[in-house]
Amino acid sequence: MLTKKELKAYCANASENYLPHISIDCVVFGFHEGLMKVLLSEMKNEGEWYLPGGFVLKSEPIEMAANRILKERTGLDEIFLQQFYVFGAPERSKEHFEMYKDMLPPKENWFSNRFLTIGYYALVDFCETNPTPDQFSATCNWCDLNDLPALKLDHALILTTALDTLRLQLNYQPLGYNLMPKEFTMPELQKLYETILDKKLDRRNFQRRMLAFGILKRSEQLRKGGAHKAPYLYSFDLENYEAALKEGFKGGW
Amino acid sequence: MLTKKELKAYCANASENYLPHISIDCVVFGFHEGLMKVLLSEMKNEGEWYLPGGFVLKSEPIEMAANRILKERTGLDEIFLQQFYVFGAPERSKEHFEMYKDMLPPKENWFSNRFLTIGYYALVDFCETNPTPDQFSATCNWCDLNDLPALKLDHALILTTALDTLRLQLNYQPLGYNLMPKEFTMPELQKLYETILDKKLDRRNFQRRMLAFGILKRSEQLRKGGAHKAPYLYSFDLENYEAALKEGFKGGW
DNA sequence: TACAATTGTGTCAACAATACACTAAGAATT
DNA sequence: AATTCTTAGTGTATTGTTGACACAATTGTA
Repeated sequence: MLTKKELKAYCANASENYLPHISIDCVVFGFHEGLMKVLLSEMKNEGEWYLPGGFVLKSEPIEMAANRILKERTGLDEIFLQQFYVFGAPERSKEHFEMYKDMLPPKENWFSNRFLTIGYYALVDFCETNPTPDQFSATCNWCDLNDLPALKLDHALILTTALDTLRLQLNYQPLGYNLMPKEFTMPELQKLYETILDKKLDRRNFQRRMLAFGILKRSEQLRKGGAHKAPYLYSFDLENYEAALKEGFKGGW
Repeated sequence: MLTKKELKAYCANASENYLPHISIDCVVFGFHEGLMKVLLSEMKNEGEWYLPGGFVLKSEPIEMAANRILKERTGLDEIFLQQFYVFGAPERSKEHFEMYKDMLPPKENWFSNRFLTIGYYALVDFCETNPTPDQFSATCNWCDLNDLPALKLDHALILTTALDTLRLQLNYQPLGYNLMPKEFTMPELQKLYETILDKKLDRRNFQRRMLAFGILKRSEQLRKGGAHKAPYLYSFDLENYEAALKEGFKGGW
């Protein structure tokens, strides 16, 4: 929690520079050791978890605002980012205001306003990410998607909606370029799909279908060092991948 | 175009009641005589066409705002409405402001603000709709989707994005309940799909697939009076239809 | 009564998805 | 070095779905 002085400075600055009533919240997905991860901030008040978010500068495109916010939280540029929904219930941000309402009168208090929040989801390479807390947070950390803390405000809804959108997306678009490292094996990619869909897929059928999409290039190298037969390394054929992103696939999983 | 007095009153009222910086624009689709239609408003300045839109009351859910706006423009309640994107380029509403900038100083001028607009698309029964212009418009009318006038601001982009979303939706959700009258023939429904997708479909395969979805009920009655063999009348099985909306279909067209 | 237009229904071939089996390679164990 | 365990690579038979197409039935019109 901020001190009164900090809060006052923050609110003055916010009112000066940001569009009122509008916020951005980001659901940042990563994938590591077979688990889906989401980036969460824990407030300085212990036990309060939020999605990373922020506000839109008065003459900044919203897409750029989302990128800026994510750059601050992850250190990454050129993130795969997708707007997916606006959450606009009138009381959705009230709980947040309650926290600060005794410290500043509503008129000066940025958080006394109603906020519509624009939801973006991001797909990032877990290993490249450098999670960094903001001014309000004690920590910014990866959490397992299937072992999440309770989230404040409507952030659980935002997260669920993002996940639903991601799963739907899987049915007509390629996915993985932004979540996987440069090179990966077919079983690793399969694990990603299985994790997102939360179900087992057949190894052989997965491979056949994935290759049929024509978005993978097989390296002649193998991943050595594993305890068993060395699998081939693959990478995405970026040209075909981009084309497939635009065109879309046919069937679903 | 409004008089200075009217504008002043409008702006005072808007600032008092609406959330600043946020607007809603609606793409209302209808289907009539084999053609897709879109509802457009022509401003009192001749030749200026816009999508119907409006603003969000200070403590109104955004969904409710969209419904309210559409009720005013169409007379319809309980419309199928879907949020699809937020358009947030900083200069997107500048052109609109230019029109009024000489009549009121920026400080009092509601339209001098930057607006993010939340895009909704609606599917309505053409014959049930009663298009009604707003205060700024001379007319509110159906236009053929393939014979549109030039639209102001970024409304052409908004319309295109809505159409793309609609086409995508067709791949994993049932569609038609909101666009067709209660009873219709299979060829009529096919025409709707062909019009949205802008391509011919095979009559026999369309019927097979449509029936396989299990969302149609065939009436024992026929549509008499046509010049040829009388086709069966169908209606949607609302229970299965709703279920399919939630569940989603498999393949695409 | 023949004809044109349109609807209802059926079939076959091509393709895609599913289930499943076998072989190969690396590492640890005997 | 042979055996075994585990995981990876490839193939095939079966089933289901989609696309192309043909024919019979109904209605108004020439």
